[in-house]
Amino acid sequence: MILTKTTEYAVRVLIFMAHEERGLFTARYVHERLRIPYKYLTRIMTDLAKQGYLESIRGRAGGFRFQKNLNKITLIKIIEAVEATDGFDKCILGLEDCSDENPCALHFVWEKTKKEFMKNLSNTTLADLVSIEIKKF
Amino acid sequence: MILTKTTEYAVRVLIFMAHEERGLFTARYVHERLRIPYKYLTRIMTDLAKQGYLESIRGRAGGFRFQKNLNKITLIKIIEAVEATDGFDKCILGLEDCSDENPCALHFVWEKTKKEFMKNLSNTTLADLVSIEIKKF
DNA sequence: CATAAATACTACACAAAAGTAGTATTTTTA
DNA sequence: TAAAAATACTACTTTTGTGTAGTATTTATG
Ligand code: SF4
Ligand code: SF4
Repeated sequence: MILTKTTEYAVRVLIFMAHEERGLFTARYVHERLRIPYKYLTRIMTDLAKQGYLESIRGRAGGFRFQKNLNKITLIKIIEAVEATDGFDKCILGLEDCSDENPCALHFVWEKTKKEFMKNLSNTTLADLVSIEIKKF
Repeated sequence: MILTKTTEYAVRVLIFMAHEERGLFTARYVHERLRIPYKYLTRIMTDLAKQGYLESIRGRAGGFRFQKNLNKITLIKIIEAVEATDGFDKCILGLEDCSDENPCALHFVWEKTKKEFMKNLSNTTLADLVSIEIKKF
């Protein structure tokens, strides 16, 4: 859980692209490096392009590249762009009328962690992640 | 996300049972109070019984009750008991050979939050949750 | 002993996510 | 201008989680 496979792929692709200096990334190249199912991958990348994160160039010398600055793309934005479910702010129990005054039994166990998690996702941009030395994607 | 529906139900049922003083809980009663699909619920409760969390009494005056002390049942145990996936310790990206020395790009974003979350789930028992005043389950 | 009311079991139906297949379209290049 | 190589689109298949249906088994009680 935590993330759907689709979201996981999207995040991995973008982080990979952010790390590697390269003008254009073809889906085939990303597929070969990340071993994400090719057709599935193209759908995700096309989707990211439609949502303004990537620019897609069609035709023989085509491919994908970033459309926005890396420091403008936060993790939470990526997640929300591809996650099918209605917003990632979903709770551990999906109950109604939630607040500190009307909590479910898990509210105080979960709320703090959730806030921290969401804060991390909101504050971390792809630019932040580039500085980390990574050997796997 | 976060938890599957099945796990959510299991957690809600046990928290509900922990809060209400009552010798025996029939599945029908829990169903009426928590509006969890009846047949689905019986499967989950039967499952929890097989795994040693609940005791099941069959026959006309039957039902379920706790088999262990409430302070012996942690949230993480409940989750692991019913979650289909192989262990809830799953990561945000499901990569191989993970460590601080061989991290993926999200490792340092996720690891801290995850540890905190897991610690909460591991340390919180149903007994801890009983003390909280709850109006919804 | 028969009925009622509970859990236990098995098989199927439905829905959403994940993955696959085939084709259309665009653009470079020989 | 035709072939090659890329993205775009549409539809289908598979898998998994969720939910439903029907029946068997157990046990209290009239
Ligand atoms: S943890 Fe808080 S926000 Fe989530 S369902 Fe419970 S009360 Fe609502
Ligand atoms: S966050 Fe850490 S544990 Fe998770 S996949 Fe990345 S390296 Fe592995």
